[in-house]
Amino acid sequence: MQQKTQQGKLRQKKVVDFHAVKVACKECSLHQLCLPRSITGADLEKLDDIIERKRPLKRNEHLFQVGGSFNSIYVVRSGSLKTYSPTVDGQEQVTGFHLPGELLGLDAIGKGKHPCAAKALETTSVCEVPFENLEGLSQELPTLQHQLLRLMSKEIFDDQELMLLLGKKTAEARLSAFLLSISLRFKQRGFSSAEFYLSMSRNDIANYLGLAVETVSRMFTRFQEDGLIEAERKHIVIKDREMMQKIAGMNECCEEPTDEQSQLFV
Amino acid sequence: MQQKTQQGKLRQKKVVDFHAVKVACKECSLHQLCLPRSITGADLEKLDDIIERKRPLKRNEHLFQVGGSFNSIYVVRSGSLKTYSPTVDGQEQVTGFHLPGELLGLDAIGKGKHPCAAKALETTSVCEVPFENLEGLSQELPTLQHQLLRLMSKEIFDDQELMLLLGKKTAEARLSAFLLSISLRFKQRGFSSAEFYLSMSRNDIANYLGLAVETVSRMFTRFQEDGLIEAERKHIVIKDREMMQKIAGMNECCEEPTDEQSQLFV
DNA sequence: CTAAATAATTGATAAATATCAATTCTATAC
DNA sequence: GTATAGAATTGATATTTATCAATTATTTAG
Repeated sequence: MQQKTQQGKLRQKKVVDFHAVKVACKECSLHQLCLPRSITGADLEKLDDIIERKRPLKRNEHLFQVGGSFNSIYVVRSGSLKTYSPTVDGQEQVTGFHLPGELLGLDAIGKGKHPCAAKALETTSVCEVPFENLEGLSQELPTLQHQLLRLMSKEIFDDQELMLLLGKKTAEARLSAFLLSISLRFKQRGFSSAEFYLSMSRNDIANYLGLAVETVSRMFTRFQEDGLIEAERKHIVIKDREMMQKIAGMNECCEEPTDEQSQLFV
Repeated sequence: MQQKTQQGKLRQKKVVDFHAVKVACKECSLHQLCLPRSITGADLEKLDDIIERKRPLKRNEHLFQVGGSFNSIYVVRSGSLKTYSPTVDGQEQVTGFHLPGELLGLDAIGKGKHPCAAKALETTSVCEVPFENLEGLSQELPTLQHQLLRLMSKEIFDDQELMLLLGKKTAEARLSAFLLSISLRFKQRGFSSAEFYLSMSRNDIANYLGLAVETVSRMFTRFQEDGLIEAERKHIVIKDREMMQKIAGMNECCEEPTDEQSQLFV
């Protein structure tokens, strides 16, 4: 028990790679998931020039607040964040979790204001990409424009996947699909897809999935009893992925892309 | 009763404006909602040149199918469509409704394939915008690139609004928010926001909102009993918008934009 | 215009999830 | 290290919504 907690702490430390903060796009391990994809040489340096690397955020620090004016989009380098919106009844509604390589702020371009707030779930570093500069550079570099449009399209696609989830399913389907989604995203970033640490609380998960915390907790318990997962607090091991996919009621869209698919059509 | 049905039919006819089908972007009433926004003169003609106006779709005809290869994005000129995805259990899950001025296909850019199908809910005409040409032209015209990014951002924003809805609320909150959303979208297109016809079935609404048809039907009945709406089949009159907003648990993001806001930052 | 098919409504019951309450576990501050 | 606050779990109950079944209304096809 004590040991597992130790593991958790060790891993949290490993995630924060302060050396990486100053690394150029060229060297960045997220290169393939990020805007620089398919840009090279002098063009890559132009992009590199407009990107600002901010000091890491501590846990619970905000990257931006609701209603804050939109100037930049952000890419997570390490750590993770949640985005959330206030609701009338003074509650907050979690709208997303953001892992390394994922973008934040794309929903703010239209109105010029952030419709949601972003808060770090752990020590987290991000790259800031001033949007005006990015637009300007995209004007010069067709492949950058294309990649930007692709990433925005992916965001739309991912949101619709989630809508499928929230719209229809039972509590167990929602949680199962959530865990598989996190697993897949870790895998795409070069981490294990079978074993990982959740940086968000059960409360955040419940809120995100539109369930009560108690229900989420009970589902974790049930999944363990049924041998689908091992869960020790935030440490999760996927034991029976196939069954979880069945429970999640997944269609082929949600499954892991083959190498072919993941290359897309750059 | 007979009369109301008549009204319904008349309105359906009015929506289909065959003359409009050949009209250039310059003349199109959706100009301000669409890609041509903030483009004029020779540039507008360039855009106009790449846009194809397709023959109107009949009710239940498909604009594109799931898995179909992505070549173009589409703008609804008149009529309406639903998009939907197949689920494992052979059902379909409705992912969106698309009214005049709204775009379809943005979720397909990333993978190059349509993750959902689009089917006309009534006689419907669309503009087809070949995506390669649009990308090329956006490369030339900064304001077009900007508008394209804005529209994609709006799509992301709208999807997240819906997620807020599906994630948390009760059946009555969902239906109320749905009706208010449709109302607002009609208003933005110059139609009445207090009285309109729903082109989709109760089944589609229920599916979209993640509820059983029976539940939706009961909610319509309850809303009428409580004097919130008048509903005669597909004909809806909003009687107490304020109360509906309360029930929907809306935050300021969902409300009608002021003139200021609706100008955005073009 | 009539018959058949489809869509919508209504009622009764079952199932799922939220809520309330209490307890245990974990992390944090001193 | 201990005390305290916060997070997670578990149980009992209430509420909501889905499901099943039947009826009515509307649209479509001939």
